[in-house]
Amino acid sequence: MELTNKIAAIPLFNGLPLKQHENLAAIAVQKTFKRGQIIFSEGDEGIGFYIILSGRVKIFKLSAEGKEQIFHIMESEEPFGEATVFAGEHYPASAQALVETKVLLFPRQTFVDLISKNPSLALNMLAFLSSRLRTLASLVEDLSLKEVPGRLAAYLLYLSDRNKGATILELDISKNQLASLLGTIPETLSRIFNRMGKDKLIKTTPRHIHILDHQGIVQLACGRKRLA
Amino acid sequence: MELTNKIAAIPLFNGLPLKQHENLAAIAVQKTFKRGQIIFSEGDEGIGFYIILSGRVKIFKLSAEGKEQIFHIMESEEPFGEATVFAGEHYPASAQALVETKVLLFPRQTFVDLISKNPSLALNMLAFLSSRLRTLASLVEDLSLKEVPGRLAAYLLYLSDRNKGATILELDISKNQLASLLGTIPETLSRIFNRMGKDKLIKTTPRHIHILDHQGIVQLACGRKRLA
DNA sequence: ACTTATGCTTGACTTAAGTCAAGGCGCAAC
DNA sequence: GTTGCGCCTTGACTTAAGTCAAGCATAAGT
Repeated sequence: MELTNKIAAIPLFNGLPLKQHENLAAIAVQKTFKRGQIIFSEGDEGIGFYIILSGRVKIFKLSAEGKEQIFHIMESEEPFGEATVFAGEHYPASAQALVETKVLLFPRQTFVDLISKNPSLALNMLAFLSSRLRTLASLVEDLSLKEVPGRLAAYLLYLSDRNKGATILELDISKNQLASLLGTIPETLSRIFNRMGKDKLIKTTPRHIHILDHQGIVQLACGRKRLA
Repeated sequence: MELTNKIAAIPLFNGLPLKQHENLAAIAVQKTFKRGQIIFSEGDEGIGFYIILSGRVKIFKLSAEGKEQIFHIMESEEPFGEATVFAGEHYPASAQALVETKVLLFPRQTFVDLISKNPSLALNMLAFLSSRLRTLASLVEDLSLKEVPGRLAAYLLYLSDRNKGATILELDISKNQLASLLGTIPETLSRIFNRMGKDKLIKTTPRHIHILDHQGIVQLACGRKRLA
């Protein structure tokens, strides 16, 4: 059946026996969210966790004054809302569909039952939570120990890596969103793009960023160099 | 045997059959670290994870210029270095004993073997990683969305909560360490203590902090109020 | 007791980044 | 088309927090 095949393709469920893929398909609930729709809000009761089938979702928190910090932007086959399954009653952050998005929802208790009978699923989940922990730790590091130019440089390197070391990068999120992801505001981000251009580290065209001095960007990201 | 009893008392191992406590005791390695000693450094190969038997450990990262961000300060029965067991080859941060500290080291592969045979251990570990994830998310929130006074206020509330709502708090870490934990520097922290005193929110004596206006501190922590 | 650290505070100054306000560009809708 | 609306940029200004430097107090070592 089609759903079972989709589930079999999800990295989190890698290496599970067919039988388990069928069990997962049996408890999963398909949902669709429109562009801009809130999937859950910080503080909502945690009903389960999600896996993206198609589309794009951002996980974020808002400050009292309305400033937004994006934690992750996730795409196909990535899970979110997972921490609430195993600890805590409420979602610690909000999730919003950035485009039309299809997800699978795995209800909390049924998923816990399943996992407690499947050590390899448990190990996959442990690996996933661990790598999520690393991502968050590096976000803390960036926010606390680097200035905005360093964070942007690190993000450009991440993009470049993700595209097999490409030197021409396409921004897949708006610069406003990127500012939120880097823990700053659009005005500051814009000025820093500008300065990086003047320093001949990058060249920006409307929708692309051309990396001119990869080594220089590495140094900026590690705090071994500053913009003029 | 004594070690088995100690292990049985560790929350992470709650609810496991006696047999498993014995298995854990069999693979655990006891180690002792002196005050100030580095347990592992960021980038070191991950040999396993630790549980504190006695003492105190800080988990931190350093910036290129030497600024420190403390992620956690951990005490008896708390695990650390756990993310590396399930994902990644190297420790993402450093660990240092703040006082003479005894730990148990669980070597990576043996622990993974054990966990893959024990769903309830796996679930305990999942719950622990999830709550660690929440802690980190709230650190990100604090760093990115709150100013230093708000972070300090949140920390004071955390201390007060931990002591059953006490209004007289004893600082169990130095103010320098507290500054690192809040993502700032001692000078700034000192000035903010000062301002909170002037606003009659707290009264500080050399080693204690007296909470005068709990409600005011809550508002400060939520960004609904600012210091004069 | 004297000296040396160490931790903490204070003051004067600098700076990164945020706020506020205005304007331009590009795209979609009417 | 042209109108309008996000998205992005720019300039002038403010501000939170960091840097540098000095001073003091407590605790520790000889």
